[in-house]
Amino acid sequence: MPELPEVEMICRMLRERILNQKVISVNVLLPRIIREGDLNTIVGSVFTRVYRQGKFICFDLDNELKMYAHLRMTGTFLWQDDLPKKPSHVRVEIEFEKGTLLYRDIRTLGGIWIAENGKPPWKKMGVDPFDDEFTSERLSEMFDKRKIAVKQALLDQSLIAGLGNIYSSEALFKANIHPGRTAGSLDINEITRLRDAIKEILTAAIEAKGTTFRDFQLSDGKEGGFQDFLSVYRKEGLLCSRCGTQIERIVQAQRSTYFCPKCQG
DNA sequence: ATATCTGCCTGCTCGC
DNA sequence: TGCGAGCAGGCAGATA
Repeated sequence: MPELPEVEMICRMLRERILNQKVISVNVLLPRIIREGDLNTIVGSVFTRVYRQGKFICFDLDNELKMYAHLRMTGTFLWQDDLPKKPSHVRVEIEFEKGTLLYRDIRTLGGIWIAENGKPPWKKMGVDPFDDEFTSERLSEMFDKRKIAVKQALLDQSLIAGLGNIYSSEALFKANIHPGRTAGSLDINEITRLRDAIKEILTAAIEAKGTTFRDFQLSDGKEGGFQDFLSVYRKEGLLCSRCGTQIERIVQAQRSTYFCPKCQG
């Protein structure tokens, strides 16, 4: 499940592969992946910039068009020439002058938007954890009086952009905060710990080229390495690396949360 | 305004 | 061996 580090890795690959190249042709194998606009309209355009907004990938073209992509659970971009053979579940192909970009998505929850007016597909984008604005003061304002669990607050993309289920659990463990605490109940010391933990976890995950759990793979088909450094995610019943207590799993908002009941008590 | 619930999707794992 | 149930979960949209 691509979260900020995985999306960041894909952005870096895309910059290496498709910048300043003209689109020769497109092939939409599954039409509903194109959520808005017509992919054919990008033929002949040159991609001039690729960047990330939360978990969205944003593409600037050399005209009025903008393209956006969200990978959701199982989406990814692959550079065909880097692969030994063509993968399954390819939903969209974009042929460039120097090769072909594949959009692969097993569960087809992801999507691509072509915006003629440049308008992004998201409603409200929260602060990016690597932005200077991501301070403990800002986090404190976001959480103030909020009654939702802090784990759920971390997943709210209109507050903080880029965290998903894996890194939310990991950050709370690193900050020694119980995931069930209400967001509004955290004091400034806890908020500062959490803010620092989020940045540290995401930085380490990017260094390890992301977490591969089931589906995620890098542009060349290789796997990320951060799954080897996870402390709690998917480790129910295993012993906490810090204190030896069994890791527990709870369900919050229909999603699994993993934590150490002693360290995060 | 905030909080909660549902539907979207496919592949894998588990129990019978 | 086959098969259905349960699960993985990000997000939009609906509802409370």
